[in-house]
Amino acid sequence: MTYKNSFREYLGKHGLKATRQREVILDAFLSAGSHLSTEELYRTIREKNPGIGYATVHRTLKLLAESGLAAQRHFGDGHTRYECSSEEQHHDHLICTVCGTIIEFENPGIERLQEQVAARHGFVIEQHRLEIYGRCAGCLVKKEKKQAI
Amino acid sequence: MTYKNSFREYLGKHGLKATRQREVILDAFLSAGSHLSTEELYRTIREKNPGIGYATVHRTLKLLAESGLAAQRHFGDGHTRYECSSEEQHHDHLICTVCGTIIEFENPGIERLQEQVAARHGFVIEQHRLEIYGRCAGCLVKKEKKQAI
DNA sequence: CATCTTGTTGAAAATGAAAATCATTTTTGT
DNA sequence: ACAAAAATGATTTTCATTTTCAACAAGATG
Ligand SMILES: [Mn+2]
Ligand SMILES: [Mn+2]
Ligand SMILES: [Zn+2]
Ligand SMILES: [Zn+2]
Repeated sequence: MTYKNSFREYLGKHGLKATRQREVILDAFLSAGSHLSTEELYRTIREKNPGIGYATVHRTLKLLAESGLAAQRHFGDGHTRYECSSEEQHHDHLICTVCGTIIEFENPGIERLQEQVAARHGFVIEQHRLEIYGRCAGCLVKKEKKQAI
Repeated sequence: MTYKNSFREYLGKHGLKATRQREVILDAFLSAGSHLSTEELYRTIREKNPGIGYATVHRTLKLLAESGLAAQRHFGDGHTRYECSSEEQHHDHLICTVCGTIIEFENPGIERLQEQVAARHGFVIEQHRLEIYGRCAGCLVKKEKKQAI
């Protein structure tokens, strides 16, 4: 509810209109898994709403990002991904290079050290991005099993 | 010298041929600034070697990355960038969102905390990437001057 | 050196995600 | 209901990157 109202508020304040499509896309975005690409969300939406076009999904996700309700992510496969950002705080990501699992984490120590590094170089931080790529626990187990055979 | 020999060695071991173009591109890559995009290096090379094509520059940079002599970077403008990687160790980047200046840094404390985070989630790290975006010292000074007027 | 095999080159075309276009439709204030 | 302004969706365009392919060059062999 709060999400929808926040979005409506943003739309109103910017002279944008509340449309059925935006509603549907927001709902789908909220109930779908996190870190979804435009393509993935579009496919999900198309199941129940074949009328909604790819361009509108693309534009609405961008709009959600601009409004602060969603955050864009770029994990290196050539797809922009989006996740909900209004309730959750800043976090960084552990990404499994085998199965694609994404784990979120926060580490105040790392954040603090980043501030120190920036200060040391006279930088003022606007944002940052830390991505750790590797093998998740599950994939490590599978690897062991394979070697055992 | 060492670079050229390393590259020749890599080529030889992989059944690839040492060509004039690859030599020229490696030289240009080594003497040009760091974090250059394919386009930027291509333009530089074209000044003295108009015959060398964009595709060849692209392929050679990819090859240098595969051989370990270069490292690819993605800083969010839609351009893949390359930097020399054989002599310098791992490092992360501070990137000025105003002037584009890139400062490299290493922080063992951050690296250590990353290992801890990964371990806590059962992850084994393969690689990571930390990019801090903000305003560099120079751009902050300029901003102050503007406000003073 | 001559010849052969195989990898390379460069121009052009293809690819694919993202963004723009535009005629038509929808929203919203009056 | 009406008019103005914005949104939609199919399609096209953009732009970095990658592939294609015929001509060419490198390196091995005799
Ligand atoms: Mn996340
Ligand atoms: Mn660097
Ligand atoms: Zn995994
Ligand atoms: Zn700067």
